[in-house]
Amino acid sequence: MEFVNVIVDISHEKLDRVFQYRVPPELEGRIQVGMQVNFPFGMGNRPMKGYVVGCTEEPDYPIDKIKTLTGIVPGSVPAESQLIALAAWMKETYGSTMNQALKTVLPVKQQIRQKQSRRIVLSMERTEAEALLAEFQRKHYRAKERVLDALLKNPEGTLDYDRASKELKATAAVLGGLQDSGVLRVESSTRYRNPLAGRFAKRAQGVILNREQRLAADGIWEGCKGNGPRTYLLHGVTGSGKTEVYMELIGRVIREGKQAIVLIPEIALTFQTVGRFYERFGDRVSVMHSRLSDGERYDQFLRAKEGSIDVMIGPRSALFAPFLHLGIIIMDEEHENSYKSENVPRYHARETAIYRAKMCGAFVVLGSATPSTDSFCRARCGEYGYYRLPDRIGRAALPQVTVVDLREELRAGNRSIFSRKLREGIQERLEKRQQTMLFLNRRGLAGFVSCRSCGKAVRCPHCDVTLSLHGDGRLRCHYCGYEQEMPGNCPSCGSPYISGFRAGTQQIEREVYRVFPGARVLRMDYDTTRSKESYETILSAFADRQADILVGTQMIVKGHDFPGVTLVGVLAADLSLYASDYRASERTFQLLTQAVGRAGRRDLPGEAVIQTYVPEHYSIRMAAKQDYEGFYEQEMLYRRLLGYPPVCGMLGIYLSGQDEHALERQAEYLGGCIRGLEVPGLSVIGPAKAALVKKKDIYRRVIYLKHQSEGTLLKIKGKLEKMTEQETVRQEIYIQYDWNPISVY
DNA sequence: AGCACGCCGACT
DNA sequence: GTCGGCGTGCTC
Repeated sequence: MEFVNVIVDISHEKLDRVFQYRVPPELEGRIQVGMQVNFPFGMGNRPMKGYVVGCTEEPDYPIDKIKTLTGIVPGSVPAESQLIALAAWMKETYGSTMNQALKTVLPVKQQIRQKQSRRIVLSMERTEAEALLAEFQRKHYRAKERVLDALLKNPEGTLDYDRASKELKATAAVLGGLQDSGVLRVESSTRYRNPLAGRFAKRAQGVILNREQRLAADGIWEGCKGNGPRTYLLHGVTGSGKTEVYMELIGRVIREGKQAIVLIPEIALTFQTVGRFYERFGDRVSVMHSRLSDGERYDQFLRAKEGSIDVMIGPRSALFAPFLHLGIIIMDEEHENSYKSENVPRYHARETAIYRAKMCGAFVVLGSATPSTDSFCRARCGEYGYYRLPDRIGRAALPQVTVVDLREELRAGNRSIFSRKLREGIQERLEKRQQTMLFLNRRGLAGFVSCRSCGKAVRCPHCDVTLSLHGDGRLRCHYCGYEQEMPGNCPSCGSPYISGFRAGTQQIEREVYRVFPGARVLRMDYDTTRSKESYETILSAFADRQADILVGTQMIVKGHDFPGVTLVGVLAADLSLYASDYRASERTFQLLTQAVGRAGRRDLPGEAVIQTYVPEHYSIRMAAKQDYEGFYEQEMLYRRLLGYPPVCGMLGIYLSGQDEHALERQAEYLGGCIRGLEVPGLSVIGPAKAALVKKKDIYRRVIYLKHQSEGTLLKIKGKLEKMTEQETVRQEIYIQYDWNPISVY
């Protein structure tokens, strides 16, 4: 470790890259990634601070030009250094450049924006300033003249700092000079706002835990204080009171002077959820979510760094709250796919949370009613601690579930989207003035449009996915937005027998109105919740009983409680089974279990009807029984047989490029190289065309690797990264890595 | 961001 | 000629 890669502690695009320094002998062995160090920088060798992001033996910069570190910044371990070390780990594990990793971990852009919000204020009498302006004109101080002129033209005597430096080309030297001579002063606004302030009131604390909750909270706490595991799985059905356990643990962590991060899937992040934490912990709770403005988000980052926040709640990005003494990370609904990032680095918030906790001696609690197979497997083998909350608090049995075989319905001559059982159920609820939820695991209107003569579906010319028929009669691509009129004849064979195929939420809504005239229906899907607060609006309207039936996709089954709902109908349970990836069964089981769990709360008994073409499938059978362990055993048989995670580690290698032939060649070459490594126990799948062969006119290929040992796969990834560095740049081919992929590429 | 170097107008 | 502001480019 003779040289280190360092990023300079200045936020400016030109400096947003690594610089290499020599490690002096006296610091040999003491340097670690994430540390803050001193070094001479620039022509004047002015002393500068920065962070170590990596080490090398061979620098890629002329050795004679490399300078030497002057020292380690003593004592101070700023919160950023922890995050930078985390970024370095993410880069290694998930595959990305250091810059990409740093950008996901630190709010770089917001930092610049913050500085841009500075104002220049005239700090002398106008008459005096006018005299000075004349003097500048006479002396041909053109930059100073421009600034002062602009200041005087504004009746307030102020200027935006950013505009001054860009439009008026006023350099920092000019503005600094003017400030020193007392002409103006630079003011930066640093008023932080808490986005929650004023919305909730802090209430007296002290929730009394029931026996199971106390057992879990005490068990986790003692395990962490002793030699127990650092990660816990809290397995409890919806409504079993996991949140109270979280809050108890957070309370204890805060009493120790440490901080807490609470991760929640974006879709479940409602004001009710946050409100419960705010009522318990008061003003020292903050929230991060996508609706916050950049400024507000950066404010939260600074407040956390200053130590004026104890609890940060938010989706996966809240994981990077810059707490100095992080004590606990809670991850609610840990099985949710949204915890995996879709952008490079494709990190999983669960693994990243566990690593961050390990770095700073914190512990992790994962909560779910339907744990991911990954977490449950680790809990089984003792890597994670495990606690179960078995009962729904203060209420009765699980809903009564009926599985309806749609093939039978068809044989009986019922071609409607509602089975006889479901139709009767809805009718009964309408008469009793109770509510129904209809769940369709799909978005958009009618799915694909296909030809009954040749069987071909209408596809997007850019992305190679089927186009969706929307309410306005147009076909749209959900990836690139391409659209076209619904054709009268099949584009492949010219046959006129072409039509929409499967039902979407809009069609179901229409069908409900037709079959149940007078019923009040609300629809909730991707399209109706695009505008800002509409998600909340629809949910609260339904909660207020302003509608009898709620039709929707995934989002209606997550999180929310509707006391009036006594019937849940799953219209086509197998839709999610058709997804072409190894997690399809798991996802189906989770969705169905959640959907069924929505029925019958409080004193009213619930009922669920699951419609399917494959009633014998174990995901559907086990979900109907609400039997998690039964599902897990079945699923693990399949995973073991085929060597999928969590039994094996899996690495997706995604190649993309404009030139399909060059891409094909490169993919074959890379596949050959990997096979050539002859790693024992490694299975190489592909190269193959991606599920999405073409996206926005860029072609895509995939290779998948599976191996028992995750470490081996990481090593192979490292080798490939080095190997492909120059070659792919020349060929204009891009390679991404995906560790334990969740979605199909 | 901040520093140095080189350019060019202004003043002795 | 020289003084000093101003713009440009580079920083391991």
